[in-house]
Amino acid sequence: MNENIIREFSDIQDELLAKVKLENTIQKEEIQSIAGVDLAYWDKDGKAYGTCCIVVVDYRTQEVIEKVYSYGEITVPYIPGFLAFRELPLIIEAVQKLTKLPDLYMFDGNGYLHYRHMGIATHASFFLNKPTIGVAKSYLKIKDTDFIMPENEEGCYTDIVIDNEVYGRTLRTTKNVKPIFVSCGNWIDLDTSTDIVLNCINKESRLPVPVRLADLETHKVRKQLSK
DNA sequence: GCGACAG
DNA sequence: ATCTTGTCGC
Repeated sequence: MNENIIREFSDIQDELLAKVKLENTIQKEEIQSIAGVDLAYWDKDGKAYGTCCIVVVDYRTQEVIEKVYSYGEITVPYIPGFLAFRELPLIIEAVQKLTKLPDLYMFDGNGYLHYRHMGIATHASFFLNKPTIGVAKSYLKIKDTDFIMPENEEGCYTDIVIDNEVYGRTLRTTKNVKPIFVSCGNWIDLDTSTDIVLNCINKESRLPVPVRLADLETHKVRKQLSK
């Protein structure tokens, strides 16, 4: 049943993978703004709806520059490994509403840390044409490889190595709080990604500010739209 | 049948 | 992701 869709999606991912470049196309000193992207869902009349919120913040001051959102019916089901196919339509719609495009996008989900290195952060980069970083709150286990818990100190991390290849990084952004999982999206390396994520951490959350704010925003928007 | 499983 | 209150702790 889903076999055909999964085969089709996998082919698309494999095709895009050939164009991934885990090298910086922008130096972090040049970054002015960063966008956080997230979605929230709800049901109505038996149909599934979603809203995508993008919050752009000033990389230095962490102050909000712009907020936009899109919403609509969600037709693609959630299948582990194929999150991008479900969320990309609303993401692209929201991006088109931005007055000024950000220098980089941070996603709520993985990038290179994925079965075929094509998590949503990596996949989406080809439609946004900007560097991207994946930030996941829970671990996606690949090839039965567990992550190594980093030391309980802010900034500590352990690399996630599978078959001798670094897929991503388990990062402790806040002491006494469980770590997050950072991975390259595209056009950026893992050290720079880690650096940027840590620079977006404040006492409010273990998540980087752009992603955290986008998450809060989706809840507000859903509250309005779902009634 | 049972467990896994980003969001 | 979503359904959900209070509660323990810095």
